[in-house]
Amino acid sequence: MMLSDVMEDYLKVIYQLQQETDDRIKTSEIADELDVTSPTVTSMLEKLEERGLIDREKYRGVTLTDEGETVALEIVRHHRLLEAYLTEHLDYDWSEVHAEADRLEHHISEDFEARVADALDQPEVDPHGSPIPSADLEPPERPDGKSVVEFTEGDVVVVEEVADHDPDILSYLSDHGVEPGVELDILEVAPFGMITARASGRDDPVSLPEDVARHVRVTQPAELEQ
Amino acid sequence: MMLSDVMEDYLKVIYQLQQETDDRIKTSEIADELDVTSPTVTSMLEKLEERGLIDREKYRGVTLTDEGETVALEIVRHHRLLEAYLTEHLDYDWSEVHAEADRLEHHISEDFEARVADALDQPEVDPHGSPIPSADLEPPERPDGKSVVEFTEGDVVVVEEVADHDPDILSYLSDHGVEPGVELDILEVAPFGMITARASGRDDPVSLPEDVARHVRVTQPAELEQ
DNA sequence: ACGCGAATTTAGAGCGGTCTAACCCTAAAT
DNA sequence: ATTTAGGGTTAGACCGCTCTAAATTCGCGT
Repeated sequence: MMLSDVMEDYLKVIYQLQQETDDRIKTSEIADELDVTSPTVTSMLEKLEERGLIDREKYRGVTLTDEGETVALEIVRHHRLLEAYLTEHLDYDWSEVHAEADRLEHHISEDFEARVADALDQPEVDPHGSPIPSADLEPPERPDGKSVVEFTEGDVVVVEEVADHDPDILSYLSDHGVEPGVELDILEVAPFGMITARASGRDDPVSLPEDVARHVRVTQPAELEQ
Repeated sequence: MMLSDVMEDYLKVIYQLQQETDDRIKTSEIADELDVTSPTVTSMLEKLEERGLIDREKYRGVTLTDEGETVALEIVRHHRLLEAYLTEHLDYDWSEVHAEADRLEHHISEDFEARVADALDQPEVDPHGSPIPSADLEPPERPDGKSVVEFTEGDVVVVEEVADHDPDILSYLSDHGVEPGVELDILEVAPFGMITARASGRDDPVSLPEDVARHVRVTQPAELEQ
């Protein structure tokens, strides 16, 4: 199946939106994500439907077919492998890799993908803690943990994933010790959703506005579960 | 200046054709190289002329302006740095890197370019022996040496560059020891241009059809010059 | 100087991806 | 059951890049 870069982008964002909602994905959500207008999305969705990559119910949004999901997983695998490679071997900071990976993800061969995976020893997560789809492109399990917004004052959690793409936010977070693997003491949850926490081994607290916090996935250490 | 990938490709091939001919570059030469029809080339040349990237005389071919040459050098730099990086750090064979570099050359950032160059310690040639344009994109000197087709039986030469892109030809050549840096004894020049030679330290001779040989640039070791 | 063959350009069309403007459907509120 | 606000879709246009077919120009050979 010969797909354009643009089609691949649509499938990727549909996949990623599907990871956070369970609902069918709406035209306008895709339009927002890709920075195009809704008529543009509608016409692309028609093409993707024709090719059997999505199921579409007019006016009600779309879901990926298995085939569409496989394509999306391929792109996501490319993206996350690239992110891992860039931080590991080209000295990029985790806050910078997203844009570069976005540029490259559509343009690497299967061979390149395999060599990068080898160089990294078949990694399972990228620098943000996001799981890298396996080479067989089987849909991965839903990862452990929940968004940090579901916890409250006094909870102690471990950061698993920071699923944000904005380099400014990411470098702010890493400046304050918020990275995958770090333990977080939740100090306060403000009424408007902002979470204040302290990373282990740190003096300075860090505050996460709600929309940032929503993308921070954490687990609770076993011995502290309620 | 925001150029499309396609425009960059045109500038790159004009540059490369210009390296081998001194003449103005003809529509049909570009068409051959890019595998498109001549009307397609004509219309693209009009656009490149409008943007001041080429000088065009209708029916007489084009040359790059300084600005066009700078763009071309940027792309060539990307391409050759990528080729070097792929062989050096991702275990590619020199015969395989061309296609991958072609895929990626338009899609890397200045930052990526700089990091790759750092990782390779500012290399000056790619795995085929082709000079890598420097970061300032000044037009490089014409490299030493001449095509091996200009030599005859009994000459001893050193391979400087194998400017071919076909993986089959390249791996045939490296199987027979023909690689940059290798010394070659020219055994025979057939009337139809085929050159038979032996790489130093080898028993098996190797024959290069004329169109292959034309792309093998060599120098004569100083002590043997005539 | 002329004509002819080869190459180039012009003319016009098509496809992919995008847009704006206009219209239509859905779902929620009354 | 009706209305209505908000989003979705249709219609029609445009741009970039490509093509084929037709017209033009070049330059060589006589």
